Amino acid sequence: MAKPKKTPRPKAITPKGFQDYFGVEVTERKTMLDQIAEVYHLYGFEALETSAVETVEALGKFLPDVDRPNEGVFAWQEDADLEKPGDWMALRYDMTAPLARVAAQYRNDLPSPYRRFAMGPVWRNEKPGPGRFRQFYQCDADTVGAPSVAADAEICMMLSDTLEAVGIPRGDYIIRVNNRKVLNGVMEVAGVLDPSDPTKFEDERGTVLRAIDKLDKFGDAGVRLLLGKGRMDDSGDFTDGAGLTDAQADIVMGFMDAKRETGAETVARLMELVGDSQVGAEGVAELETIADLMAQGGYGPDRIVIDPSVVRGLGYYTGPVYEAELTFEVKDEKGRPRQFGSVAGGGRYDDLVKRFTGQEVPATGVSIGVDRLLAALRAKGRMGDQPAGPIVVTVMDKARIGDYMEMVSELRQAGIRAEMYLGNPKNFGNQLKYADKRQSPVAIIQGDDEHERGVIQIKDLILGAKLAENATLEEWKERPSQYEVPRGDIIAKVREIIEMYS
RNA sequence: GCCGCCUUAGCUCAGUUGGUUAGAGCGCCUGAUUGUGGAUCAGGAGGUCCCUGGUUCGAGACCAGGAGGUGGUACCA
Repeated sequence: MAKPKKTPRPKAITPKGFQDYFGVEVTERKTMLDQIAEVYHLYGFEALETSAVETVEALGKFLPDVDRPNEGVFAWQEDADLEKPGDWMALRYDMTAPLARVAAQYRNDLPSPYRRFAMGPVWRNEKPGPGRFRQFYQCDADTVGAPSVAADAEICMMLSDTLEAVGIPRGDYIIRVNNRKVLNGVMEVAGVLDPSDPTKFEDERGTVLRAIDKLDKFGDAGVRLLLGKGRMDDSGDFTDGAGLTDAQADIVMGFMDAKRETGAETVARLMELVGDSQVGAEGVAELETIADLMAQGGYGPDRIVIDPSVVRGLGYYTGPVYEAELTFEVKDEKGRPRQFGSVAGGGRYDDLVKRFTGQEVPATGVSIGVDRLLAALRAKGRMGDQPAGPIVVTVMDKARIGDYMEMVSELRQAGIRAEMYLGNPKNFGNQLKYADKRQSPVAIIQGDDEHERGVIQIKDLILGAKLAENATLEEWKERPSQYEVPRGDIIAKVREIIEMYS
């Protein structure tokens, strides 16, 4: 007899970089999304939901000039095997590119400026890390077609309101604002930006940008190394620097150090630093306007500050940039302090829609990293309490399932979450173990003799667990946490116990 | 991508200079108790020692390559 061939069993695992969300994780996130949406809506933004998939062409940046444009995105080609292969498609990697597409596609019908918010998952095909996944939620609000920095100021204020709305008290976060034009002005002074030939020194500027972005990680000395020759990290890996001279590095470092007590003083200091640079002066003026608007709106430096060390990685930002950071300290499982870093960021990007229409369309917007925010709130202990499970009506007598279902219905109609035990009722102990695992506050028991006497047993599982910690076997068996009540009192007694714990 | 560390039961881990049948705690299952969660006691199930090759009389251990994980770093629209 031939042995049946062993087909290897499929492995039940979550794909790397992805996550499964259970119970509270889902409901907590939904609650947070609702809170954010409410603020966005209040500020006059309209909801927009676009497709999760875009053509690679519309997403831009990763054009199919290689076999698979899978660098960073999940992409595939329609009908790749056929003679006439179709378009390249990809899962969206952020909400901004789809917005640019929508703004271009519907530009004749949409109001201008167009203000919309969007929330949902985005996907990135990158190496996952701790707290970094390949699918995560973003929550964006953008104003398209508004050149005024009032639009930027408004977004910052809204970001502040939003963070407070989701439960981060004032003082536990700070929103820092800077302006790319100021940075460009400083780089002009430092001699790494030539206004007459913007492509010159492009690589160096990129390196400078990234170096500044790492100030909080490596400190002054580390950034200086990155501005100069380069930096060797702990593992012995060497990162090339921007190759600036000491004098040039001094100018850049001075810029990051330009933060003063008040916004006005910072602005004044920046004005000195940008010297004759025209774009620099423009940026400083914009920052000044933003600072004024904040002050007038009542958003003081306890919420929003001008901070020249904020640069926001690289990319398409052309004017004001902003970033929200949580300032409270959080310890990880091993008790080490953990940095949450920025939970939201954004800025002005004036060139994105231009890709589609050829017309300059100024836009500015913010993106909140919902998963990070949730993680922070959980770590802070403001979330993540296991909520109570349903009341479990146990099954003593299989023939009387109808009676048990009736109890369940009554409880449900009274607005109390309840269910009948649906597993194998043979072993009664297992029914209570199940109730335990479900975090049920109460179990209901009715066997034959209770039925005849018209009563039920109501077991307070929370009290029972507490008593069990110190009880002897005898005490435990006396069941002090169990009450016999008339069948008709089921709702009243259950409600009494639940309310005792809420 | 680059550098370091790690990989033994469901989980956390031990395993001596390379030596018989690879262990512990926790968890899980069964029973003490067919109408009661915890604790206790008794018993039980559970292993490709990450994979491939090499050295050796003999490898969980040593060597080489690979995979996976993890930490740092780089990139990040």
